Amino acid sequence: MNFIIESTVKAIKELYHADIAPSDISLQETRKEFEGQVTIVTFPFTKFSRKSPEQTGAEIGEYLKNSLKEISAFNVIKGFLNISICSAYWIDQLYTEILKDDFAVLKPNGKRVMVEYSSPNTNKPLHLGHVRNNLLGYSVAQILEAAGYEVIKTNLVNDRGIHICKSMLAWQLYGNGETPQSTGEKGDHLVGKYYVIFDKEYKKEIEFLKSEGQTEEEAKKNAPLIKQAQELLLKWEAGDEKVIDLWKTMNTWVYDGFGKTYKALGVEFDKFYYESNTYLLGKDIIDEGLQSGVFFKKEDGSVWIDLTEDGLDQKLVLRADGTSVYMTQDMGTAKLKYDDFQMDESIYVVGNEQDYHFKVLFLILQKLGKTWAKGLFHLSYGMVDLPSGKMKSREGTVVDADDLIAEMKTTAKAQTEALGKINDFGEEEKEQLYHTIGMGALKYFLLKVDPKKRLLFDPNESVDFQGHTGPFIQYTHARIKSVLNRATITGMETDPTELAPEERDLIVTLTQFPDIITQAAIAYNPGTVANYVYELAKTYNKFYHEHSILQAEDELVKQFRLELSVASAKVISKAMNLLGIDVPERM
RNA sequence: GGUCCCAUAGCUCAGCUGGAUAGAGCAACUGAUUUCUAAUCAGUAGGUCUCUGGUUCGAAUCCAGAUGGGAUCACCA
Repeated sequence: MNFIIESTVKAIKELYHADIAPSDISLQETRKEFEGQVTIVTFPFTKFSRKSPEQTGAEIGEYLKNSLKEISAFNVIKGFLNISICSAYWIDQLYTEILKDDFAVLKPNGKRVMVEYSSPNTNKPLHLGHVRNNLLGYSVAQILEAAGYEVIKTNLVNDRGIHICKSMLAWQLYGNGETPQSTGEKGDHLVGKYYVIFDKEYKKEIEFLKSEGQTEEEAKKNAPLIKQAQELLLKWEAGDEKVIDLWKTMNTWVYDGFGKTYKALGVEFDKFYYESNTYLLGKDIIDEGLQSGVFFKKEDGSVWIDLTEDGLDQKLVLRADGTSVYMTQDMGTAKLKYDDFQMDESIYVVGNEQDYHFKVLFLILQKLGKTWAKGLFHLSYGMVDLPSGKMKSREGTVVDADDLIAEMKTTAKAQTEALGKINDFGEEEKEQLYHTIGMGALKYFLLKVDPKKRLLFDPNESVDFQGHTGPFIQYTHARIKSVLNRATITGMETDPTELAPEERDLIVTLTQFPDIITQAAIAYNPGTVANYVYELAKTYNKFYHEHSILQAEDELVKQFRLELSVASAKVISKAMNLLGIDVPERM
């Protein structure tokens, strides 16, 4: 559409002798109720023309129509110049742009970006909150790649610390040597079970101590279980062989379980970092900051940074005993990641409860003069809440990821069977399809909303399969494929005839795809793609309903509609892939 | 208390750097299938865009304030 903007700049120069920048012209889609495809708002030009918005629009419209062969008509309503572009232009767009293999393949921008997501703790299975994180991270990575970045997907696994020791301790005390093999339980669930047991027993001890007259705080500190867990952590840090062995064994169980969940979610990673390797990092940065005066030492030996000038607080970066805190590690890990990959940008997909932490982290790194710090970005997303409130793994009030995935598949199965369209499928093929549809529904449900917004998930109200949903779009794809399977495409191009409105709208929508990718990449928002592909599917369905493809008026029209269908299926499939959603050939 | 995020139809959400009569889906009601997949399409109904001011030819959108909801301000991660 750039040619219209360029001509409008010229029009204003010739008609009103004024220079305006192309960026000052706002070109927008014409609203459905008016004639035309693009609209120019003429209010801003009246100060040059010194005429009414209507008259200005008419003059510019006349100029454009005379100078551009693509423009077939125009009309002016109030301050809006609506332009109709001729069918030949749109048909040309279909054959020379949309149908080409490199359509919506954006040029490499020479930039490398790291997307860190998932980042689970290894003491419990993944829940719905993690699912949102994983889908968001994976989709953003896909979108950035489509937008021309070189993308590195990383997962920083929190595999050490007191929470893991709690699971280990509870397993030692109450586990009777249970293993995933002996119980048939998925490894991460087995370990998570002992995490919950720990919490239950710990609470009992607290109650008991309170009944003996201790305060809540004292009881929490003095309970034997927490003391034992802390001892375990000290032994781990000292490298005690038996403790390390148990830790390794239980983590292996968990990774095995996570691997299955990741596979079911369809997410993957290029590089894993483990906190057991990185938790001691960052101390050299502390020294560096002390020397440069960015940090200061208090009397007790603890190290701090004063951010009050930036509207934040004083923040501890190293304990008095010289051990690191979360911030210390994160500084060190940020540096490690940069040393490994020298990326231009680094995106942390982490919940919004850590907004403050990342604000501080990035600010500290900037103050330390790290040139790469300006490329750091916290992709913050809202929590997933249940009607009953916040999910808490410790208390077992979570929507488990594996359960949810299984449920989605069951629902997909029931819906599909009720329609009875795939009775000729083999068992394996059926299972595959149920998974594709179930995950399509779940992924679309989670990705269509703005990441910033918190999400309320009611487990009793199942995720929809009709309307503005993943399966709706998947269905549109399958439907197109079904038509295409019944026809032969000869590859002959149509004559530039007059397009029906539904055909033209479909091409117009298709041409927007590259822009959508760019927009989604800039905003780190898969929702942009999700809403676009829904719009596209709706537009196709309308076209499909109004026009017969196989029984078209003549062979040329038929071939044209087939090509239009090919293009639509291609864009739908590609857009859905940016969301990490597969589209079936039949359903 | 300080800081950050959110507020649009009964419900779940779109609405790009300000533009026309604020759009979808779900739920409710009506209609379309001897015709390419009806998980579809067409229609009816549903709104003080939380409130108050400001900027502007023009504000759901930008600014200020208020109200409500959430998060955070740990020598936890």
